[in-house]
This record gives sequence, structure tokens and C-alpha cells, in this order.
Amino acid sequence: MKTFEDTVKSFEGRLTESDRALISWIFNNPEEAVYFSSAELAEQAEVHASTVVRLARKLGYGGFPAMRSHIRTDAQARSMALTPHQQKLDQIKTSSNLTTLIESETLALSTVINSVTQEQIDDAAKILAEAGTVYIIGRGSAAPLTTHLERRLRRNAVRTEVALNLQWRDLAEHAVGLRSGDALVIFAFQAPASLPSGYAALVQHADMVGAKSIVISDATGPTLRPRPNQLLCVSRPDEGKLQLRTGPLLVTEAIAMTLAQLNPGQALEGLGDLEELRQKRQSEGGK
Amino acid sequence: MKTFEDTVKSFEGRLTESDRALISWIFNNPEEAVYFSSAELAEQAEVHASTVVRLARKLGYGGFPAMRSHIRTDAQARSMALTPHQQKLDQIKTSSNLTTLIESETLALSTVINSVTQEQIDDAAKILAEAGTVYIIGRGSAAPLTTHLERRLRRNAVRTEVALNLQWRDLAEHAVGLRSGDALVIFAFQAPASLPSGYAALVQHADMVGAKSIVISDATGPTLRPRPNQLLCVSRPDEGKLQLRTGPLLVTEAIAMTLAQLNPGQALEGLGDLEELRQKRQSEGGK
DNA sequence: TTGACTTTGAAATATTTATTGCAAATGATT
DNA sequence: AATCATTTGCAATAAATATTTCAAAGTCAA
Repeated sequence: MKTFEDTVKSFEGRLTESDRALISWIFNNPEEAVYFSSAELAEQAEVHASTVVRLARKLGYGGFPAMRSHIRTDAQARSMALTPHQQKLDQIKTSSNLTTLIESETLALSTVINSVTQEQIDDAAKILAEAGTVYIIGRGSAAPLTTHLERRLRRNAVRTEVALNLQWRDLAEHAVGLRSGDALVIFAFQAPASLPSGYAALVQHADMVGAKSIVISDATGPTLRPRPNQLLCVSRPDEGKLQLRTGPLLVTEAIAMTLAQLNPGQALEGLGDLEELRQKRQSEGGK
Repeated sequence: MKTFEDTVKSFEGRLTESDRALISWIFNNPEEAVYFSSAELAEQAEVHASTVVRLARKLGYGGFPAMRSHIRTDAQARSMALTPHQQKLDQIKTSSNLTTLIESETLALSTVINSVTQEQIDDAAKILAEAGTVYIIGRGSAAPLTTHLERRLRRNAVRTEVALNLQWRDLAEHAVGLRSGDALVIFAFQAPASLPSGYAALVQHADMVGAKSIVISDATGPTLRPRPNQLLCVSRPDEGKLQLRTGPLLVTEAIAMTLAQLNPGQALEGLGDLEELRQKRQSEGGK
């Protein structure tokens, strides 16, 4: 039988922004959606009530109640599938890549709090808040983190400089711009005993010119020499097996959030995306 | 908190025959009862509609809707017992940035399994395994994901082409190299209405030349048109508040791992990871 | 059997929920 | 910049759901 999701997927006409917001909310909160009236749904998804019923008709239902009861059917089918065969399902779950990963990552995340404190986060955020330009460095599995941090800082109107995937020895060149009052963020994982001399040179240089350094690392962090001004070590129970850096990613995000609170004038949390979207449209329209 | 059953048990007044019939029907069919209107309920229990609302008042509720929502609360509490995560959403807003984030992400990850199946992962991996060159596209908050996927595929000796942070309309140019047998991976979140031209053109083009397309998206995924060959939608309960894409990241990683298993000759690394991980899980469970 | 009392159902009313028409705002196109 | 189409929000209307009133039917004791 066709599910509500199928209906949406196979819908041929076009969907407005509000339509999408609505659909998205329903998919994200199915167990609440089944109970809500059109008006309540509208309020949650932040669209007008009319839009709700119009969407229902657009998708081919006789009206909103028809759509809702379709969603209810889906929900019942889903809970039906869960209860009686619970055990079988559990077996399937434990043997699939996806669930193994999910379990492993949730476990890893819940232990992050044991290795990093909010004070360290606050410290790091403070350094970034006071910095002129922030230099971000990371390679290999840290590359996604640099990308994320840069984006986040940009939204807070912090000047950034990124060195993506540079060899350690090429970093010197990249860091010549570093001056007093700047900050250096280094992502360094699996730091081998023979950590390239580049790292040491970099941190030393930063210290020399009066720039602050922050290192986000794994359990090998404490072995780094020289020590940065702020060291954030994110350890995980099964370190080394996976290169997924969700823990460090979380810590990075926490720093960015704290920073946003320190600089509330520059970027309001919720407005960020909207702003960016608007600017993008403008610049696109401009050319 | 007091359940509906408690309310009935502790009711002091007298209950008529119809009252009992009604109550008993509700207890026997709780999952239907939560959806019914007073009239429908009356019909099922073979009593008059008036009796339904009278019972509600008798039991101390403001009216029938109040009683029904109490029954709904019970039902939700019951299904929550199966998935112990959900409940924390409210608390999340209180504590520090770091712990807030951890809790919120843990919750989000644990619900990933509700929106993506291992089958979809397998499908996606198969497409990538059979592809000549893999084109990866994503901008904004999806950028870190593209970086990660590229790196992962490279390790598996898959040829990749990345379009990082391109404007949608510049993509055409980037995709001219796309040919039959290639694959296209697109990360698209919060799909705004303004993505149409580029995205649609891209997927159409892929289809035309005989390349497969995979889209990794959020709850708005099902609204995307035209539809890709494989659509992976990762929904999260608190969508919109954060743009941390740990869920999609996990899914991406799961695809990469599965791919590594499909191509054992090219890279044994991934397989080893999973095996080790599983064994670790097992031994941990044992203690 | 009568009369006080309770329960019930039908119809009337009130309230909530859903739908639609219309005009203002938005955006795209020329 | 002006026009056209699209989308949205408001307000009016329609439909549904819930509630109340009231009279008929049933119950039980004197």
C-alpha cells in the first residue's frame, strides 16, 4: 500500500516553500502530527493554516482530514512492524553497518563530556572572539572539521584563513600572515610520535608573534609539544577504528555556539541561515 | 503522572452500564480510541454520543477532547517505553552548550534508523561500486560532508570529482564530464525553493547520459524533483535548530563502509574496521 | 400504580475545525 | 520599471464535532 511518503515522492506538481516546511515537519515529528488539527500543524510548522489544507488537496486528498488519516495509517503500520517482531528486528539491526555505526557513535558522543569541559570550550571561544584573524589548519580526516569551523566563523563575521589539506611543511608559508592578536586553530588527530616538525614550528611561531593557539585533538593530544594555549582532547572508547570525527565536530560546534553568544551583536543564531540565503539570492540576482 | 486508567480506577461516583461499555471498549482498543471523535467512539461502543461526553465530564475532564488527549498521552508514554530516547527533548534547552549539544546529537543519531534503512545504504553503495567516476556535490552546511565522502572514496580507489561550494547554476559546467556509468552524489539540505534550476538540470542530465544519482537530504528530501535513483532522507526531531549534519555524516560513512565490503580487493581497511568494531561490541556486551 | 429518581436518546445549540474566496505581497519575466 | 503569475495570509463560510437541553423510557420503593 502507498504510504504518505510515497505520495509525496510521486507527486508531480510543484511544491512551495511552505509546503516543504510542512512536509518536513511532518516527517520529523510523525507521532505528534497524527494528532494535530490543521491549525496546530500550521502553528508548529510556522505556516498558515490555509496552506495546510491546500497542501492536502494538492497532494490529491479530499481534504486535510483525509491526509491526516493516511499519515495515521502509516504510523500504525510502523508501530505494528515494531512490536511483534521486535526480536527479529533487533537481530537485523545489530548486524547492519548502519546500526553498528549508530551505536558506536552514540556511545562515543556520550563520552565526550568526560574528556572536554565547558570551561575549555568557553576559553577557546573567548580566544576566537578576541582574535583578529583566525587561521584554521587541518588535513586528512580533519578536513571536514576545518570546513565546518570556517563556515561557522564566517557567519559570525570572524575573519578566517583556511589551510585545507596542506602538507605540514607547506604550512610555514601559509602562516606568514599570522600577527599579534590572531588565533590559530589546529586539528590534529592520531598525532604520530614523529609529528612533523611543522607543527612545532607553527605553534612556536604563533607564540612568538603573540597569537593564541588552540588545538583540537584526540587522546594523543597531551603528547603534543609545544603545548598550545588551549588544548581540547576528545577521546573515544574505540579510537582508531573509525575516522569519523563526530566528537570533535561536536566540540567545534560547541565553541562556535559559545562564540555566537559572546558576540550576539554580530550574528543571531536563528537568523544566520536566513541572512545567508538572502545574500546569496541578492548576489545571484545581481550578476 | 496519572494515567487514564488511574483516573477511572479512582473514580468515586457511579458508572452506568453505558459508561462501562464505553470504558471497556476504550481499554480494548486504545490505538483506535486515540483517533476517534466522540461520535465515532459512541458508534463503536454502541452507545449514544451524548453518553460519551457525559462520561468525560463525570470523570472530571473539561470535556471529551480533554479525555481523549489524556488517552493520547498514555499511548505516547507507552510507545516511548520502547524508544527511551524521545523524552529528553524538553530538558535539552536547559544545560550548558556542550552537554546540550551532546544530548541533542545523541538523540538525533538514535533516530536515524527510523528514516534510513540498511537496504538503501546497500543500494547506494552498489551504485558507487559500479560507477566509473563519482561526482560529489554539496554546498553550505553540506560542504564538510562532501569533503569526508571524497576522502573516503579515494581511499577505496574510487575516482572522484568534487564540486565544493559552487553556486547551483555553475554546476552545469562542472558536470559536463559526466558520462554513462558514472555516479552523482548530491547533498541537499533544507531544500529551499530556490534550488530548482540547477538541481533539476543536474539530475536530468545524469539520467540522460546514463549516470546514476544519489541524493542525501533531510526531511525535505521527498519533495525533490526530479527524483534521484537513490534518495536517503535523514530526518531529525529538532530540525532547523542546528546545522550539524552528524546524521547524514553517519549515513555517508555507512555507505563508504558498505562499499569497502563490496570492493574487498581495492581496500581491506573498511572491512577490518567493522569486524573489529563488532567484536569489541560483543566483548563489551559480555561483561 | 404512583411518584421520585436515573438513564438515555433526539434534537438544538455552541464550539471547534476545515475550507474557500479574495486581496496584498512576492518574485519572475519582459 | 511594468506585467504577469504565484504564493500567502486574512476573513468569511461551511462542515464537523462537541455539548446541552429536554422529554421519554426505564427503575425501584412505597
